[in-house]
Amino acid sequence: MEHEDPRTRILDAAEELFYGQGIQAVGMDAVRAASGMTMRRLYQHFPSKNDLVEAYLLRRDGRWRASLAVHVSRAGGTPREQLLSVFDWLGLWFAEPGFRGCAFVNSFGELGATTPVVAAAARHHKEEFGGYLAGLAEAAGAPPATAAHLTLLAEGAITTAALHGDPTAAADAKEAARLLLDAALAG
Amino acid sequence: MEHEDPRTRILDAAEELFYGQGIQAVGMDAVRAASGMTMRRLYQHFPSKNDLVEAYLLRRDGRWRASLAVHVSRAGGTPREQLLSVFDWLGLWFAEPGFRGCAFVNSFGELGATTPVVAAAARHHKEEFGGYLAGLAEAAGAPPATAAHLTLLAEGAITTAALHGDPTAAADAKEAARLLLDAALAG
DNA sequence: CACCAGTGAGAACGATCGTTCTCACTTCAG
DNA sequence: CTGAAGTGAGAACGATCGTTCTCACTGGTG
Repeated sequence: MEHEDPRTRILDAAEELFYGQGIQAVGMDAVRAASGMTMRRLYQHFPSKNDLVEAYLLRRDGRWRASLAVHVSRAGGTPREQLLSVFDWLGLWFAEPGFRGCAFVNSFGELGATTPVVAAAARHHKEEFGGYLAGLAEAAGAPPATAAHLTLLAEGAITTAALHGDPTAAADAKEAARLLLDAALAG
Repeated sequence: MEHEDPRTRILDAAEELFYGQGIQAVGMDAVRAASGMTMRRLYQHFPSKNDLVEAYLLRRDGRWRASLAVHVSRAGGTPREQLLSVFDWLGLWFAEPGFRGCAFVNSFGELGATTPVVAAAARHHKEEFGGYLAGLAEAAGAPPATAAHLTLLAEGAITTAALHGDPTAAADAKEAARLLLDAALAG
């Protein structure tokens, strides 16, 4: 993997470090070492740490949502089953080694108050996720309020799984989602 | 308020700064200035920043849960109404000026990976909160699974309200909680 | 060959942080 | 009064960070 695009190598190293340890806890020299770059080349690609942080968040947002969409579309079945498969995907994510919650929630808590770009990236990520769930819910014939409820469940599952280091939050959230969908589609 | 206990003055200043800006973003000199102390006196009461952070989290945990318990107990009514009043209290909290999400989730994302004391405080806070909801749910005749579902809703509402700066997440969560309770108590 | 543009490796710089030290001053005991 | 003990105010210290600079070297061009 050493012949990859330098930008990709830097972002891979930055993502692992930033996500795993927090952004402020990781110095540029650690990113340089982990990516096998020199300082000069690192700063050629990302003129400041802020630029690197922004690129890290943007790339992760795209990849995270694309991975979710792939899983849901492959789940097939009815729209209702697709909607519920979101929580299966969350369960897979929670069980990944090194899972440490939502990168956007974490970076928002750390830098949201002082770095507008981080706050905006976090908001954008959550809005896109909520909008995606709303689309799935509409296809399943559920009202918008139900979509909001499922979004809260997913959000709570992410935080709970991160804090407890326990992926069962995904199954709990899925069960609650099923009950809410039943109630919404029956009424 | 200048004649208050020095320890309280320091913790008040530290809490406002740490919660509002993040822990790493706030230097000890800022805490000193905001509390009207000298460096010497600040370090007399808290020998290191780690000690101050730990005390900040412990005190906030106690006050947060006590405030919730007072609100719920004053809500009176049936156990079911008490359980739902948790979400009313969340709505009040979300609307407070300077609300920026859960201090424990924020500090966990920032320091949880590198500072065990912070990770433990965050876990303890969430466990206590989940246990409290479980007790209310049991009194209301709801099964433990329902308590877990409501905990996820509350957790999700906190994160969502913080990111969007919009307190309506509490009302959404309350509505979902009502539906889940209805389903659980009917079955 | 001479020359130049760019690189690798890492030192250097200025700022900031957590923490400790200095020192003039006060207070009180004898 | 003399001296011991403690304080306020802030400078100082050592570490670390983000960022830039140095310098010897390489590869290609005339």
